[in-house]
Amino acid sequence: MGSQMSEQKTNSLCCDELPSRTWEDGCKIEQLLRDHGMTPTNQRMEIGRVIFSKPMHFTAEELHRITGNHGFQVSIATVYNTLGRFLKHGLVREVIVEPGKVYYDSTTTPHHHYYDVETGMLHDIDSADLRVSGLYNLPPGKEIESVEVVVRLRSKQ
Amino acid sequence: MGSQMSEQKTNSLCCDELPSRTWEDGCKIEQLLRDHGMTPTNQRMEIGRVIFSKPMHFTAEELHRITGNHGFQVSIATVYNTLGRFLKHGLVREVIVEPGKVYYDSTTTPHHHYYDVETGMLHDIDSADLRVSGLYNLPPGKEIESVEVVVRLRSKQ
DNA sequence: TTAATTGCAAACATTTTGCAGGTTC
DNA sequence: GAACCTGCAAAATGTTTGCAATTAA
Repeated sequence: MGSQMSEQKTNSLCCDELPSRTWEDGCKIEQLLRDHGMTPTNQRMEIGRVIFSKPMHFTAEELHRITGNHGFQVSIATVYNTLGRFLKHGLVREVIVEPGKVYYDSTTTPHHHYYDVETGMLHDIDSADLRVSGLYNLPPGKEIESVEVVVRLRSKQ
Repeated sequence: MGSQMSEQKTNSLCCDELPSRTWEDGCKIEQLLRDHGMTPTNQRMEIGRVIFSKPMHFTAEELHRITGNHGFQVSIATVYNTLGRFLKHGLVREVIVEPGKVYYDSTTTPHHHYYDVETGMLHDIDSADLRVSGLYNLPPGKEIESVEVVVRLRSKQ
């Protein structure tokens, strides 16, 4: 399969056909991008190396602040642009817990979140540790895209 | 107890001391506001009559659009201002499901939500119909403020 | 060489704020 | 009359977009 395919062309691999993403060392980011039909530019590789090195939660602004330390500047526009593409390809997840800002999560397997309302910190809750059960009395013709649980935490007293 | 107390003074009733809010007819909105230490102005009464007449989900912009039909104009600044106060007093809930906009919910008892990602519509899920269970391995010193489940829906196929 | 990408700056959408004038008690 | 509230307009915040210059293949 060609490596020059654009994202518009339908011969780029669909997410479902790809092996699920693992925590990559730097060298594999390039292949990860190519597998998803994205040109592996310096900026995308820089972002990928930062966010795919370990599970993390971050805003676009925070990511912008922590990238650029390995020789490649990344503008805030490119951070947004790249996160948008990564999101579309299932490489990151959005977590929406606070008005007016979007958190991203580099773990994409199903899980839930603790949100500390005082510090703004997010922590993962494994799906195995938190069960959601109930009668999903869905409107006709609809199906579930995702079930997201946010447990808001505050300090005792 | 005086009726002129300001919101800052501590002799206004705390939420916990108040009977839980019921679906009010117009006449009771004034008392509801007074009970929470808020001056019952025309604008607040107009907003209260609209959102406490039945359970509803709305954005500030939508609320601004549907108020003002009973003789009292409400500016968008006052809508935001009033929703902020109502939120602080537990008269409405925030529902955060979409980047860049806040939904408000005039039902404040614990419940969860279906969110139709295509139409942007929210629907309540009764707490009795959806059980969340698991080991809450909370960080020390923290307690749960709320558990919020959002079930995202899309059209089949 | 051609198509894709970057990054600046401007545009945008939503929400917050300062303050002069108006309302409530 | 004093305290509080409204609403305009401006500011703040977070995100998106248009486009010229740059980079990848």
